[in-house]
Amino acid sequence: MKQETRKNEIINVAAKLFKEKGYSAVTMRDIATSMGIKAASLYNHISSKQEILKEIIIALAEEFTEGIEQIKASEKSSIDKLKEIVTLHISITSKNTFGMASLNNDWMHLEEQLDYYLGLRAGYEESFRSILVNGIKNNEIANKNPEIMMFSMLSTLRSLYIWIPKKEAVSIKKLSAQLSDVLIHGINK
Amino acid sequence: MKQETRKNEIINVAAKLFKEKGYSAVTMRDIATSMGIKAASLYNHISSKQEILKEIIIALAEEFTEGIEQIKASEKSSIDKLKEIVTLHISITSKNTFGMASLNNDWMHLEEQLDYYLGLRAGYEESFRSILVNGIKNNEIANKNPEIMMFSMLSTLRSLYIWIPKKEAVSIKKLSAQLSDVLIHGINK
DNA sequence: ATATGAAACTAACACTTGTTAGTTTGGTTT
DNA sequence: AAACCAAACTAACAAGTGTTAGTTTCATAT
Repeated sequence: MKQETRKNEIINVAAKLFKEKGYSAVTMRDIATSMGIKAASLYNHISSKQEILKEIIIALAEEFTEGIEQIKASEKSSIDKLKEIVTLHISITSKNTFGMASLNNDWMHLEEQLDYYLGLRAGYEESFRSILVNGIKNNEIANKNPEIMMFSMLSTLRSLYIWIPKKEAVSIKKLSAQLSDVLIHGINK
Repeated sequence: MKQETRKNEIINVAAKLFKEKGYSAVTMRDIATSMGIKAASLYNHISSKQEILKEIIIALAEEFTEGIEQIKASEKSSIDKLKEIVTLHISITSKNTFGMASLNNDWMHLEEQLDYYLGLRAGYEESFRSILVNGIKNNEIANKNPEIMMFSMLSTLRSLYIWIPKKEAVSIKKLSAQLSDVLIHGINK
């Protein structure tokens, strides 16, 4: 099922270009040229430029949603749940840094699926928030403004797509441990 | 000097639109319509679409560069310097959340000034890094990977433009203190 | 009254955009 | 050999793009 179809090739090439210039600045001719074919030929495999964006973003958004639902439902401590979230982001991002750029920067160009996407995102943030708030209640997490904690962690995790490709083959495990440490314990001595 | 010229109005309106859809997706006709005039009339005040982007981004980038140079040269502790950086970002961002979106997302569409911008950004990051590394040397800052610490802090600070407008008139002072606390001491109990 | 100048306008341009229609190619199956 | 099919092609379209040229408007200064 997870075979490399021609359609998937197009989506991957497009995602790479979208990361460099953004969805709007990439033309169908750009994508075609990158594949060594003509723009019209793309339409044998995909129905529109929109569809390419949708395929990139929705798949990733659903992956995040499933991931956090599972973490939320698990029997771990709040801190361990947050560590799992860090691992989730690092894992998904390192498998698809190009797509993550679109997820972060081009979601507003979704049309049909914009509301669906926004719903997934709101749900994700709600789960994240509930993990934090529970942790505060249990005295596992510092009693600081949860919005600020969430904003700080999520900003960092959402920027991983910029940062991961610059590092030479970081081990997911090691990066995850180091980043969790910084996010959880801060930077002070 | 800092008068509200027609040119500045255009730049501000454009920045707002750029934040919503990105530079490439905004047309000169969009900008004109938002001002209640025709696209051709814009050219009485600006020379090109490019120029609008340049004015938005370069002014902000230079503001950050000046800010961090001053912090770096000051006589404060490393931790206090980092707190000042947090305040710098919050201060600049809350004055111009629209422009900050372009700085973060549309810099790659600079043409003439792309190299200049990249130089400013590299210099900024170098200053940030040196403050961190110095702090580690002085035993003021934890001996963790400075790249990861910088990445985490900068990611959060660079995302402020998304977050600040959602909060109802936060005091810069208060937000700065809370965010510094989270970034420096983390979230654990 | 006349001239000035900022700031709007109309009309048009050359080019690029996403997309469609119909056709050709070349390997695989019948 | 004939039929099939995925995947490429050429040619064209209607709409939208940034931008230019030349003109009009109208308040202010002479």
